[in-house]
Amino acid sequence: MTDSLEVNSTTGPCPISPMVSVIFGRWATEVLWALLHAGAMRFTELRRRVPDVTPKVLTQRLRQLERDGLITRTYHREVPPRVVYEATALARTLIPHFAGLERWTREHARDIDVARRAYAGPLAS
Amino acid sequence: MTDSLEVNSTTGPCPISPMVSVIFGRWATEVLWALLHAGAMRFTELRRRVPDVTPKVLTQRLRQLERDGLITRTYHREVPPRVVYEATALARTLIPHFAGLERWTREHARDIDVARRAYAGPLAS
DNA sequence: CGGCATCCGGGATGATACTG
DNA sequence: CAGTATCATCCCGGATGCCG
Repeated sequence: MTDSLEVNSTTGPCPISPMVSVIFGRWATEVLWALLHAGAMRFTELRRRVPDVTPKVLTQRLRQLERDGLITRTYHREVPPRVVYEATALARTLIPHFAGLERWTREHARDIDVARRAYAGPLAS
Repeated sequence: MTDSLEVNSTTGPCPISPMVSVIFGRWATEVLWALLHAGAMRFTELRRRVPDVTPKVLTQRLRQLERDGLITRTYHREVPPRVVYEATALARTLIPHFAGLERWTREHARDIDVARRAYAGPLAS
């Protein structure tokens, strides 16, 4: 058998790249992680749990995650107003994958760190 | 039991976010996917397999992946010159995780698409 | 007070053309 | 073949201000 058959089964562009921008876009993973592990919470608590994110960018990411069906936004018309964000069932299907990546990180983060220190090429930063 | 104990075990910032920028940064996933599934290849073939990436950005990403120990770069001093990129053993440990995300994408990509169409909020694009 | 919009600067990214 | 060089563009981040 030629290897072209093998190649044909993998020629398609990376099948997960469309989801990468949705799930692993900037701050998206941190927000999802917080909502999946600590449950529903308000905007301000989300800011506490996702340090260094500015309110503007956090709002942008929340809108995108809401649009993609990964979180819900519930507005409570009170004084003062209260907005609660919560992970959807769709987002919860990501939990085992996040857990797997957490394990990978624990096992290999050091390898990357070592490689980075040993690197002496043009990107040595 | 109070929920503060539960919270304590998850208060740390998202533990996978440092790796997300390395593995799921722009074009990184596509490049790793190509090298993991089709084996070592040259710069030009990588451009063919990762459509729409410009040579400048592809070079940047390859340098970063090399620095982080996920790929190797082998320069063959010939006429014409030949540079071969290959995934390392460290990168191969990602294969099951990529496979898991591929399955998740197959199972839930449609859900995201439906949510996106049904969304009528400020991000309706 | 909490959530969100606007203006601006900087770094990453993209398009196009050129070089060892 | 395997990248650079240059310029345009976009997204992120900081500061400020509005509005319920």
